[in-house]
Amino acid sequence: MSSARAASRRATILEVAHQAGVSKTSVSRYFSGERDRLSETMQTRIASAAKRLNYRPNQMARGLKGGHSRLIGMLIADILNPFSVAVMHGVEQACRAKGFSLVVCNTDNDPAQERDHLALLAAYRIEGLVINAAGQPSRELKQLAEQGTPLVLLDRSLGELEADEVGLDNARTIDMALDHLSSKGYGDLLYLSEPTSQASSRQIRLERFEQQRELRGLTGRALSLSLDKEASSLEQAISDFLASPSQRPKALLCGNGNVTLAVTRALQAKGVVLGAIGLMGIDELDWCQLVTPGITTLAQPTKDIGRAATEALLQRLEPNGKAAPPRRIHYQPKLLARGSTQDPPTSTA
Amino acid sequence: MSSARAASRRATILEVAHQAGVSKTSVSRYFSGERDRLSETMQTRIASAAKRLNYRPNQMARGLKGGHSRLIGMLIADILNPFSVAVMHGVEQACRAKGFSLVVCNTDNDPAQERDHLALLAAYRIEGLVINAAGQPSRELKQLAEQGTPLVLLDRSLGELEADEVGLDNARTIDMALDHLSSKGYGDLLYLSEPTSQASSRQIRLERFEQQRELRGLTGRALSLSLDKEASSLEQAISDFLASPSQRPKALLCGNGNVTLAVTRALQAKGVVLGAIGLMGIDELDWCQLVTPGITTLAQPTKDIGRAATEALLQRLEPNGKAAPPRRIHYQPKLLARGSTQDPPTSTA
DNA sequence: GACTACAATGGGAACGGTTCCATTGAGTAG
DNA sequence: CTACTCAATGGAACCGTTCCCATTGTAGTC
Repeated sequence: MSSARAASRRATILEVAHQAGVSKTSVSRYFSGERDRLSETMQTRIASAAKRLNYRPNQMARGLKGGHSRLIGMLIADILNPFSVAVMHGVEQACRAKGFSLVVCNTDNDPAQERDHLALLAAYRIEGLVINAAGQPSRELKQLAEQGTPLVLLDRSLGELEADEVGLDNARTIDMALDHLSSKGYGDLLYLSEPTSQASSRQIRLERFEQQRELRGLTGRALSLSLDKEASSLEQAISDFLASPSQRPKALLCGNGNVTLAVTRALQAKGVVLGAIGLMGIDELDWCQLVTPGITTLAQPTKDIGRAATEALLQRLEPNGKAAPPRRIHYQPKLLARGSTQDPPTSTA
Repeated sequence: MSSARAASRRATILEVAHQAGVSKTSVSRYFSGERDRLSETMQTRIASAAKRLNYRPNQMARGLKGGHSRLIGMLIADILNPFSVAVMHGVEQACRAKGFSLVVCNTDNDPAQERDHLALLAAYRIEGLVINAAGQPSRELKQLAEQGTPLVLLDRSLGELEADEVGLDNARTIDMALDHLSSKGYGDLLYLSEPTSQASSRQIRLERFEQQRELRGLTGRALSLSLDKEASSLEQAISDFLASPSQRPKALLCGNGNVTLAVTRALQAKGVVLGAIGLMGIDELDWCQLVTPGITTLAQPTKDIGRAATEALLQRLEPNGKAAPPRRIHYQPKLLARGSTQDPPTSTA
């Protein structure tokens, strides 16, 4: 009977200590990386008792006493976005390598969910937070920051809040896109973005596009719209663009992967052939090479970004880490030129 | 000075109690859903003190005493697989709706990582586990099960272990695929799967395919191979299939989304036009409608699966839940017929 | 041989909650 | 008026750790 009960519940440190005939302090030492302070005998006795009882230290109790939960939180605006998942993958691997666990929270771009999740993460006393959401910093987020929880922002900046930032070099990315499109002969451009209010990087890209487009003497415009609600307005925008008079080849530039998907769908629905119009996207996706004649993209180094974010975070957790000034890490995208920007209709002259 | 310190650390229940001039028992009651046992006065006093101190109960401490962490674990074999993410999304939403949080662990199909993650989840005393990995149940998993942690398996079964199962009706899925392909006139089929050793559902699909193919008098074969390491062997298999003599139209059937992606790439690399050969996949992906002429798929109801898994799990957590016999919930896929199975070359006779 | 230094170990007080049980006081039935 | 019930509240033990502070024993120093 007692063995049946024992099997149904995790053993405690006290039970192990008892089994091994030592004090719980010693068992605690054994499991907290202080094994070298214990004699050989003691180590083997504890090891065998622990194995026999199938003991694992209770992380809750540990966190309670020591004040560190070994938990990192991550806030993701849209988990269905492959880019976010790829970055998350990187973050998770890096965390695990350092002995931390990652709690992922998806907000579906909903501020209410974001607040809920933040409250939750706070309740678990996470030691750091990677953020890929948050248009406006919520009260919860500010509190978390005030309490000294290190923050890393992915591809956004949150003015007032002190936090490290990791992401793409957005200005350079737009420049690269324009360089590429110009060099291929496209001179009339439409930039399409998801709502800029939700992410500062979108804002930067859009502004940079407008500024550079003008500077380079290219025609066209930039547009920000919500994909969910305005599928028809996207089609309308594309139609207008295609119909607008211009003697230079037209191309569409998509601000992120979601836009690329929506635009590709819209073009297909319209029966527009890729190549008849140029198409280029920021964010590489599985299928960009598969849609004939291949969609040109600027790929983000997702794994690097994830790793860098985690490293920045964990450095803050080290003894003198908090003091350092905020880091800004910006990566260059990689151009993957494909057929969709290859042959502007009128450029063969 | 003291206020500065106060801001940098979370308030405790004792501080709130002190501020409000009540006992910590009352504060505890207030935050544990026993507000109706407190007088109006008390409630407002606690509320204001808590707000002033910005108090949130420490979930670690809660879990320690009460024994429930309010944490659900999820083991995912491959987080980069959109299907897994979609299901995870469903699981997470359902958890949150019931007041649980989800800790997601990605194993990258690596048994070692799986064991690590399981140890970790055990350390946090998760109350339930959703599993989308595990070819063979590891020792850690068995222990978790023995200790009474409810398990839900997604699309796999783990013989010896008692657990609920949620997933696709695999046999029916294969039948639907064969029905569709036959009805379109395809009579020579190649079924491609990822290694069946890693998931029982793959095993079932593959066996069912072979059995039904023969039963229906169709020619062809089924093949199981690893996508990572054997990209070339995939191409070889396809080449062989295409080269094999047959007077009936040929079609490829892909066992899951990863295979569909790899196969589509391989076909493109070979310069094979979709339509010259039939193509059909299990799992719907963003881009299946975009690759001309559109790839026919059998879509899984990912959201339903996620929700069902969570519900099964949480029911086990209820007072009498553990006793119920294991559930088996199987969903029907949805056929999305597209151009890739539309016009077998020789069927126009 | 007495004293110090140090390595090896154990005892017990936190950590921040929950929960059982006691206490108080007001209302109510006899 | 007394006894009893019940609602409202508080005291204190406990959950499973960590960690500070003894305590012991042994070796090294003069």
